[in-house]
Amino acid sequence: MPANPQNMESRARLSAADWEQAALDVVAAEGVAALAVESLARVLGVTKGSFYWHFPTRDALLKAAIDRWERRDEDEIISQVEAISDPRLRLRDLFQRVSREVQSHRIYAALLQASDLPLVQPVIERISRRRLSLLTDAYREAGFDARRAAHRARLAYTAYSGFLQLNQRHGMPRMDQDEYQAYVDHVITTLVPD
Amino acid sequence: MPANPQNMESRARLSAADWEQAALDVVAAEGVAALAVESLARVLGVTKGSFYWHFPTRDALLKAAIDRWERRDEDEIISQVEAISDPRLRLRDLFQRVSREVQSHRIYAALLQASDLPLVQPVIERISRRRLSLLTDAYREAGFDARRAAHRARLAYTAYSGFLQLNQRHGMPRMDQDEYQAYVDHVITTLVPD
DNA sequence: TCCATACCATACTTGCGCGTATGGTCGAAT
DNA sequence: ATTCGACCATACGCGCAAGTATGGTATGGA
Repeated sequence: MPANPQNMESRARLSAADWEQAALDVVAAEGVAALAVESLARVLGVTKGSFYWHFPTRDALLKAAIDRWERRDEDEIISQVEAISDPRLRLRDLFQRVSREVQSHRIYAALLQASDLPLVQPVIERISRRRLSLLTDAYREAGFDARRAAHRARLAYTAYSGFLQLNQRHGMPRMDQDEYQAYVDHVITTLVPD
Repeated sequence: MPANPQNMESRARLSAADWEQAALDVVAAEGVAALAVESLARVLGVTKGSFYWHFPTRDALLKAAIDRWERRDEDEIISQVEAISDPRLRLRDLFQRVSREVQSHRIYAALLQASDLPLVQPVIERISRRRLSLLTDAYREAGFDARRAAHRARLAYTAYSGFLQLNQRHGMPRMDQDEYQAYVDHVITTLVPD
């Protein structure tokens, strides 16, 4: 038995998971439209012939990659949210945490941009519902009635995705680190009750 | 001299402006990616041969169409804003007005989705800066200091574009008319000082 | 009347990226 | 040692949309 072939660096043989991870990297860096099998094969040091052994089609890869990301993402979010019982503290922590992991939200931003593709549209819808109900629940626990909780959650979530979108490729004036943190604080004091 | 050939309905000969307007319709309805010269020619009842007389390339059409929209849009915004002197009333009116003209923001939403194209990226940046400084000025006039005004403006603007994005193709649970108006009211009371 | 110009049709070429067909290689199990 | 199957290379076909080449038609002015 070979010594842990999964961790051999730059090994010749690839698995489907390798392709999915590489696909996610491309999506995060250049968007969904930039995901092409030949260029991806070049990145991995192989050719198309390899790809079409692992996946029947390009869309199959994209779907598998997104599913992988969605599972990972959901697990992280859930575990983070379970931690804090006080809803107001939970909301503040959520905002702060999200604000620091901009890197990890690049894929979601890319998917948002490609939400007209029939493959990603249901994904966006699922994620939006989940995150929205997450926020809505927190606001309800914080004392908002159902209506206002839903509205405030929607406002917070649209501000989040709008921020992602406009910061994608310098769509907005850039902020330095201090300015950014000050902005996050402003958002929290504006959208989270004391 | 012919009797006003500009207004002859379904006249055979087209002008560049006709192509630009038709292009804007397509972009508003199906997005930037759906803008193709052959399909557009079919819509106008002609063929490619006509198109390449008016424009050297597809991107040239897209750019001309966007420029046309940008000029029109800017004029409307400016004239609307000049009207109301009280900054708080102006902000409320702005939010209400924008909320009612979702139709007219379809093109901006489409451009946001295509903001990775080098042709539209500078447009998004220009528009963002203009609208952001518009909001920032209003908040400053309303008594915010420079820092908080910039932050609140950014929050409002990202909420706006995030809303556009997530409502594009049912990325979010739909609202009926009353619910929508209630949401707008909530946004106003949350983001505009009394 | 006749021509020049503006506008349009038809028939190509071209490039790109997906997918297919087919054969090759390397490791592991018999 | 042979064989089998997982993995990969090479070469090709194909569809789509952009762009080109070239010729045709209509209209206003000389």
